[in-house]
Amino acid sequence: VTSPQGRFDAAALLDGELLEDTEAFGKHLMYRFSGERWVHIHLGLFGKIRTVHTPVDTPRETVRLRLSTDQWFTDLVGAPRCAMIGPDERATLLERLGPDPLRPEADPHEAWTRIARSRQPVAALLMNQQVVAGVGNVFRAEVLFRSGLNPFVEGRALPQDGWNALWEDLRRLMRAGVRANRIVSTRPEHRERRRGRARRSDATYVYGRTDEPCRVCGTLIRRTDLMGRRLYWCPSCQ
DNA sequence: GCTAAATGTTGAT
DNA sequence: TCAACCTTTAGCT
Repeated sequence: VTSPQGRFDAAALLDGELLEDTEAFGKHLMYRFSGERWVHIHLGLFGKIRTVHTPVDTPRETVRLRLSTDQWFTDLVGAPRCAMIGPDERATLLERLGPDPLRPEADPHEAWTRIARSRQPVAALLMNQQVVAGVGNVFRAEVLFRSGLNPFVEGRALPQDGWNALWEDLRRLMRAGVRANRIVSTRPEHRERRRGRARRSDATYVYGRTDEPCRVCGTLIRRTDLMGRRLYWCPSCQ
């Protein structure tokens, strides 16, 4: 365990210790080391983890954390959070997170109790990590489109079966994302194809498609700012 | 070579 | 509601 950039203080403490497990809760990633010690990582907007097989290269100056063995090394760059924590800090962190659709034990009803009494728009609730953990701007936009939901509907106006369907689709989309290592929201019949090759821009229905025609109805996709984040939607389908 | 933008969160106002 | 923060890259000149 090293910190070429020098800003991960605990590197010396963990160097040579056993890495026992890795975990993810929503967007929070953890390396568990022996002795109830975790490295807590949040990638924020532009953090990246790159794992490479040896031969080891010289790390860039910006590498906050490097883990290396004889066979491989992995570099963390650009993350706003990378710190060693103990069981108490970890527990506090997890208490503040809503259910994560990727975790088998997650209970969507926990989210529902908050949604059902909120006057916030469902688009804002989906991005709130205390309500649902792991959903970001792309999944929010796409899952709302796929459910045909207006993003501005208040949480308390959302029917419970509507929420359950949304949750199931989130699980499906997020699991597919893990499998493919990228987000693909469009169903095959809605992907434009050129010479049989899928294009990168085929992956979403609404995210990043401002003023482009909706893949389903042709209406121009709209974009607005909601609580400091860009929100995309089809005013006709949703 | 410069600037803006990007799948996010926090803390101050 | 807004700025600050972390870094890289695309799109300009």
